[in-house]
Amino acid sequence: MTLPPQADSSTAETRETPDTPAGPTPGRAVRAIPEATVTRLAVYLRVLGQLAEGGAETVSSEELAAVAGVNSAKLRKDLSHIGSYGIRGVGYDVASLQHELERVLGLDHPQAVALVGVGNLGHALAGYGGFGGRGFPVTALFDVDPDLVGIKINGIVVHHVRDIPRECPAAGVTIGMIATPAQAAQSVCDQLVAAGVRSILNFAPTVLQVPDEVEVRKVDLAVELQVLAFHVAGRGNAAGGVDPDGPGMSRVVTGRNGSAVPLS
Amino acid sequence: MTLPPQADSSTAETRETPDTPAGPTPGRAVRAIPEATVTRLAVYLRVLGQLAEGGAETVSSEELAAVAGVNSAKLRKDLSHIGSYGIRGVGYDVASLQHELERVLGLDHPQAVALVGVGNLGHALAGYGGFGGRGFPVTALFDVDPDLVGIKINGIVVHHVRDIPRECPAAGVTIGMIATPAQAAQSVCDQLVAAGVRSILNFAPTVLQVPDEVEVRKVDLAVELQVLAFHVAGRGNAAGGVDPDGPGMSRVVTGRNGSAVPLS
DNA sequence: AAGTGTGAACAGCTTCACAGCC
DNA sequence: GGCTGTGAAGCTGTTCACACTT
Repeated sequence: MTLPPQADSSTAETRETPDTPAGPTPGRAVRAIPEATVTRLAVYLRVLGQLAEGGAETVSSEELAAVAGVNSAKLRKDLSHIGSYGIRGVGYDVASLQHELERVLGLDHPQAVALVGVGNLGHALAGYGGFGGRGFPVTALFDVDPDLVGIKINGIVVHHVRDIPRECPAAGVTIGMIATPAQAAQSVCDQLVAAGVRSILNFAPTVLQVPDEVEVRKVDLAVELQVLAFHVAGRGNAAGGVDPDGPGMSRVVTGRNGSAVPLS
Repeated sequence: MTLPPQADSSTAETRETPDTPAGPTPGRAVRAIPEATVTRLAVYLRVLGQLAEGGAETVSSEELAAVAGVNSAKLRKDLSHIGSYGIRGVGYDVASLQHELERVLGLDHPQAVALVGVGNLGHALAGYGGFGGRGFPVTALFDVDPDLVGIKINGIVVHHVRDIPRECPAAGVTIGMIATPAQAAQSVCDQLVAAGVRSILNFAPTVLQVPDEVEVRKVDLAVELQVLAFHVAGRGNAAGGVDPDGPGMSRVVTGRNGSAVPLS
């Protein structure tokens, strides 16, 4: 019964422009891109990068979809949300689609990222230079541990958490990552928000309370494993029936998030 | 154009018992729990643990939902999928609901987890003892780097990847985590599957091809950040309208996965 | 002939609102 | 009175299939 009530987040999970309670979209351009689509756009972008390296100039929705692990109808619908950049009878121009996706995702002017919590996982995240390839320089590190404050990781000094209000605005931080223990997460979150951070990636096993205009995404490894355990236990779909469409390979259940961190 | 085609995973994302193409569920008991619900059950379980520590004996759906960051109707429907364990007029018994969730998630007989790729992030994952609290002992570690093979992390020896066929069955591994560079991931995945692993948590930025009976969940940090960048860029919902339901706090967009890793 | 873009059907998940039980 | 469990309504996201373009 103790425990802080975590906000009645009725409005969660899936949502786009709530805009005015009534009104089918006042007067915008593209009409808002579905959340699920945005996540996949990031995947397509990664795949396009690989294709470009391989020297491809154009791709069909069929090919791109196959490599991205979705079906082609979904891919086409996803891309249709950002406009018509394909050529009928031909496919998509790899380079221009890449640019278009980068633009839509807001990667043209890159974001500065702050990471709070530099022990174990946090340290690994900080050490991984150039997230997923590029675009997200971790520019500020914070912790409370006196043994960690002051050291450099990947050339970046670890500041004390109390300096968030000074350092974050100075570095132009717009995205925060929280990799602290659960107890500290809410307090850290509040400080990031006060410092102007609009988006947070939360690795701590707690539900964060934030003002409406702040977006939180969470990565909870224990939950991931438990969901997998559920399927191992034979609940889920115990290997049961045949897949109506594909013959052999390819059942991927996957959350709804994106990618991964290469390292080693 | 090069690039291995990644399987036409038409059947992806959200899916339960496909069973026979026709037939509204042959003759099973609970009727299959929705994927989205399973993910949240894991969250409820975590929250119940906190409540139990705080000495609570019963919780109402309202309270539990508040702490878990969902609305109470959703929580009740979620719990209804696993049976009727609440008491009308009172709420849920914390301890018995905990046990029930553990049973449904298959945590009563715990799963052995293998981790492949022990550099940077992998090292952090291995070092984090007792995932999210409990239930998932990492019992086998693998890498190809001669400098890493043979060392111990948290008391566990790192084996060479080529020993997967021997070590995994020996340790009874049912869940694999892949934290290798992207190029190595598919090959590692194949070896895990050959060694009998049924569920995989993939941190490498690649879409994995697996047989139908194997489940893959992925965690892609670059994609998470890009989705956040999208919202920072003002696409998404720029802070626009008022939330029809809640007054102040609480817009959490969150992917659809679960928890986090405490550390530091 | 090949392949995109999209309306329309469909499926799954969420929210509502209330009947039923304590 | 309080609170659970659930049919029914509503919404979001997926899949189909085809008109349209090159």
